[in-house]
Amino acid sequence: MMRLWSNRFVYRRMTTTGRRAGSGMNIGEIARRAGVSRSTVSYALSGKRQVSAGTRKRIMEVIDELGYRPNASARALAEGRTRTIGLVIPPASNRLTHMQLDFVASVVEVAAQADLDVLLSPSGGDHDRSFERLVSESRVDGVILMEIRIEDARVSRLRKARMPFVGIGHPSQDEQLCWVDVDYAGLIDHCVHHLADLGHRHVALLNRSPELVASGYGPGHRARAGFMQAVEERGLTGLELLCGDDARSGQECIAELLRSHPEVTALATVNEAALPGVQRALAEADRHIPRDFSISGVVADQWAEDFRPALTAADVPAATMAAQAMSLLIDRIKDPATPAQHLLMSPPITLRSSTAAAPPPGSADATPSADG
Amino acid sequence: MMRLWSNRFVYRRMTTTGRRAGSGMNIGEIARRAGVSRSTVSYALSGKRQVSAGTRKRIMEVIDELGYRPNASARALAEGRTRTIGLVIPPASNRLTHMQLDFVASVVEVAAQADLDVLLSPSGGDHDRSFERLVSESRVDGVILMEIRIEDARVSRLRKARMPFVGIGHPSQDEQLCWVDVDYAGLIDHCVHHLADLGHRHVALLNRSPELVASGYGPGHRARAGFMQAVEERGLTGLELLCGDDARSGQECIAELLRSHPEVTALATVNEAALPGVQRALAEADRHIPRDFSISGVVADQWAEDFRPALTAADVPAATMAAQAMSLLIDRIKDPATPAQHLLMSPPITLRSSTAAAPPPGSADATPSADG
DNA sequence: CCGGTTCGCCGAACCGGTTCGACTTCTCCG
DNA sequence: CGGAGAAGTCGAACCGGTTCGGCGAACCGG
Repeated sequence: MMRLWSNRFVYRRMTTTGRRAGSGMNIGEIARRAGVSRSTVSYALSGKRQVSAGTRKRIMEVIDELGYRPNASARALAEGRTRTIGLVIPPASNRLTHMQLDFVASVVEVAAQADLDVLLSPSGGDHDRSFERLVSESRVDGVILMEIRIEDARVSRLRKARMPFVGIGHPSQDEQLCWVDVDYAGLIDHCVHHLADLGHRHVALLNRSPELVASGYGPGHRARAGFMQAVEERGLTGLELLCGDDARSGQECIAELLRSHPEVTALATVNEAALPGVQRALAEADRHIPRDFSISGVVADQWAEDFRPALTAADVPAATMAAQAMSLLIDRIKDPATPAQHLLMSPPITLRSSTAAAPPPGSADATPSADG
Repeated sequence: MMRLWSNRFVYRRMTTTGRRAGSGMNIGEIARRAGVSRSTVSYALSGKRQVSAGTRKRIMEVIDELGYRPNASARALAEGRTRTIGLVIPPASNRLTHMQLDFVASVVEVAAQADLDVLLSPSGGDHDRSFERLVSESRVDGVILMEIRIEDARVSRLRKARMPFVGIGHPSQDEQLCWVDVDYAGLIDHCVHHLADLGHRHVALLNRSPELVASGYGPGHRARAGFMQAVEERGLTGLELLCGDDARSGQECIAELLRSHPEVTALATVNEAALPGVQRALAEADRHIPRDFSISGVVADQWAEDFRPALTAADVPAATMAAQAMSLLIDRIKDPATPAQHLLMSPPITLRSSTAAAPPPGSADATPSADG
């Protein structure tokens, strides 16, 4: 069991001939060239202790000359934080909606302003390894979790790992969860009231796909709830359409609606991707917007403006939501004990040109009769 | 100058009561509980040296029990690589096209399969700090650079930092650069030949926005080149339209085209985002697709299928491109001396329903006369 | 029974930063 | 002139991994 230690220095590696040759550009090299110690360079850069003006100037000159930037991994290891946040997005297979894309872009933008990097992780589907790496290998300081389901395994996983996070969307009832969401229920309710005010008595809700809603997708459920509430309050006849997230499904869905329920004169939608199809179906049935048929809903502003005629709709404020979520997250990273906050955003409905007074009773029935 | 060393052990920090309490979950803790040294745990995990079956089993049991995962920053520091790649995207202000989005999603997907993480960095615009962090702080092992311009400062920056990277798109002539691109010139040439074969004599190219093309945007320039070549080869009359990347611009652009050049009966497009507008403008002018007007071009397959009628077009194979780019990048990370490769992808043109034989001469002129 | 190999494990150096205690020097004040 | 206090710097420990040289024991053939 005895070991011979007399030769220990013989085997000591020389500092100057490390394992990797590397670029030799590290804080030690800067220190050497500036004739100070490594800690002094660190303090000159961070300002956490005073460094004399002369010394600082010398150090900065060396740094500028060599274009030195501290190594992110080493810094993360020492500081215990990565200056990176994780953005968990729905898997690419389920095509992202424009609203979601706006949101991703905004998060990256806002993060860049706060000098944070963003690590992207698709989750759901089969590749949860990426998500697992994020939470358990300390790759990020916090996480923004998109598209939270009513029951969501990832939420409990993040909690177990004590990883600060903010959700986009919110599960059923969970006071401790910190989230930002769009008030789909309130907005759709508002839209339907607007349509009722214009005299529409038979309205439809264009919801997301059957699978999505069945899997507990919050916006789908809440849009439905808001719709039902408003329909009941105003004594309307309401009809819900579950429609795939693409133009073709939209076209089929609306064509079917016009055929089977010609009395419907107005639509509230939360399904942006279906809109081009909605337009085609109405055009083919010779229903003019907004003269014969009104459309309103919750839509990314770009789509609302691109539609012809421009949509009267609640524009989802993706950039604001991203900024809010990031701000909440940064708070929770600083102090994990920060009480959970819930931000339910309720953007105003912008009046554009897709809604008008309901056509006089009977006229709607007459038009599509050519089709039947 | 003399220092008192007799007390050095008095001030030595105890290992068990470190600066941060932390979760105490590190390789040392695993080693302690399994009754082995840290290096043995490391080898048991990496398999880089043999570890006896019994020891390995004991270690793995402890690891599973505690749910241990090695710290990414520490590993990155020690290994000299981050297992992360950077994806440099155009700034969010310039809205991403569907093709680009498909590409981003595919990159994330492919990276996840290779157990790599993806760090997102918007560049261009004012926030180049993010890009700078990426290249100079060793945050990533390699970079995929989207939307390379004919002259691109980021390319030289990456080169100076000796950071392996692969471009999507390619600058004018640069043999050392490694890239993957779509053969816009060849594809548009092919499209125009197809239209010419159908008897069209007056064709237009729907290019991207004037600003984008002016700023040296490769696809714009190459689409133009391919268009001009084919027009010349077939003795056609060609017209180029520079059109903003949105439906409204598309509508205005095509409306103007139909008014001023009613003899044009076919369009080749590289501007997906304008397509809904193209459709509206043609419908308003009572030009039926494909009876009165043919459309072809380079379009993400989803858009091609969503269009009515479905577009005869070259579907950009975003997923394949992403996989190729990633594979190239991984090669260059492994061995930076790998010779640069250039992959010019030329997907087949899928025949759908938006192209047909040119209308007989004269009929095209007659239709829009009602408008004038 | 002995020298050489192989196997399995350990201790220490190292990656490149940050942070803390302590030392030297300089200044100010009684 | 001496002691207190502040300013500026340094050395070393530390973050949590990986990797390398080396050692003891078991195993081998002659």
